[in-house]
Amino acid sequence: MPPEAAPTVSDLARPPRTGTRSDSRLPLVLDAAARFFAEKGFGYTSMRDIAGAAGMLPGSLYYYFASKEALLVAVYAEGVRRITDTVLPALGAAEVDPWTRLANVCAAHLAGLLEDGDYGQVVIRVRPEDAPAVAARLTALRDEYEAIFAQAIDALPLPPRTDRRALKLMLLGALNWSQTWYRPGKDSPSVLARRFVRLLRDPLGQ
Amino acid sequence: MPPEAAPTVSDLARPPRTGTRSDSRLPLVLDAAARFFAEKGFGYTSMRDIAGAAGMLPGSLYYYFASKEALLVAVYAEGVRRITDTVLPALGAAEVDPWTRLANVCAAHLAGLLEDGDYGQVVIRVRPEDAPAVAARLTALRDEYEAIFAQAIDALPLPPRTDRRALKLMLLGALNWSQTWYRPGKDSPSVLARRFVRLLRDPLGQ
DNA sequence: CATCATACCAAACAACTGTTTGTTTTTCTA
DNA sequence: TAGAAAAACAAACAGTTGTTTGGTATGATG
Repeated sequence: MPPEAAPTVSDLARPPRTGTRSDSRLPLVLDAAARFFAEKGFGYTSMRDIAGAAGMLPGSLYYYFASKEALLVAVYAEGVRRITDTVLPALGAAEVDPWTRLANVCAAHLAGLLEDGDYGQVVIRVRPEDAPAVAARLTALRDEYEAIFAQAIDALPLPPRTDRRALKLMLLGALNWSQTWYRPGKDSPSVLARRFVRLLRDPLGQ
Repeated sequence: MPPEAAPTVSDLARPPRTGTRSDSRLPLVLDAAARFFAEKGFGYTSMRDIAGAAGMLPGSLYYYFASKEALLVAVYAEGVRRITDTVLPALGAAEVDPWTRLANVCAAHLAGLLEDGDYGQVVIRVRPEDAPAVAARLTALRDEYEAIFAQAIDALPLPPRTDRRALKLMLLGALNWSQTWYRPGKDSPSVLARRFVRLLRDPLGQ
């Protein structure tokens, strides 16, 4: 067996990469799927919903994706990619101090999760177990991102014996759960992020 | 119209309270529903799943509940009741200092959410929007509990200008999200709770 | 013992689900 | 401009969904 490259989104599309036509409605399909998955969840979205929003028939989706779950992987992967692309610049800014950099990373995370469109929301909204056949791939994609996020925490100058893993779980949980209570128009993602980080940094005990 | 009492769980059951027989399988139904809702989610659970686990036929469930969503409300309300019952004692312990009391409340919250059975998990797992017809009631139930939780935070001696609402959202989010990564057998709920509260109380910045 | 609400069964309903199969139209390329 | 590949249609499949309807044992009650 020849060594294979890391699997990408297009591995799940059925026809090989060669020769794509310009009028393909694949982007429409992905956008529609992302919208429905983000708003209604994976299980509550039907292939007919997606096909209808993309202006085609349900069966036609199977030209691009072997199954509904394969379509989810594609959307999910794109979501991770977008959040990563939003967060990486904030993480790379080496000149700012670690705490404000963490705040910026959190702000970017929140933005990609709450405002930057549907793809990012899917990553938080959809539970891997909801698509058993591809659950492992989804989890791997999520872990891949969380490792990036963890870098912002590892860079913090913390007192010795601080549980950095717990700190990551706590912060990431607080951020992700915001999808439950966040309402657009109120506090912006960056405001929320700064507020959360400040609660961690400043001493609340006497 | 005569003034009505606040709606309770049994309002959703079809027959009036008068004359209940002792061999009713209603508890079995609720337990089975809670188990499936907690493990697979609301939308991924069928009435046949629940009926089968309770040893009856799907149609028979409609003797107790007018719809699948009404059944969810019953389970959800019971879940809120159980978590509340677990948390209230920890909240009422007036002798211990506010910070350890908060830790105890969080530990109770986590226990009711991760270990104390399925009812509690349903409250966190199921999103109100998944059952549109009863979404408002579910949200109201959840808010009712969160108000209790908030008392533990209001009692904290915090520096002036501390955003207590943000603190509540952050802590509750971190706790609730633990359903995603928690694995039984590792750190216990009370250990996790103490760890999270300590991260908030102790100064992490220099 | 007669009665009656309780608690369920049995069977079906229409609507919807993901998916397949064969065919047709459209676009790019040689 | 002929041919091939790409992109989609059209129609159906088998299974599952929540729910309804009419009937029937069963236990409590007078």
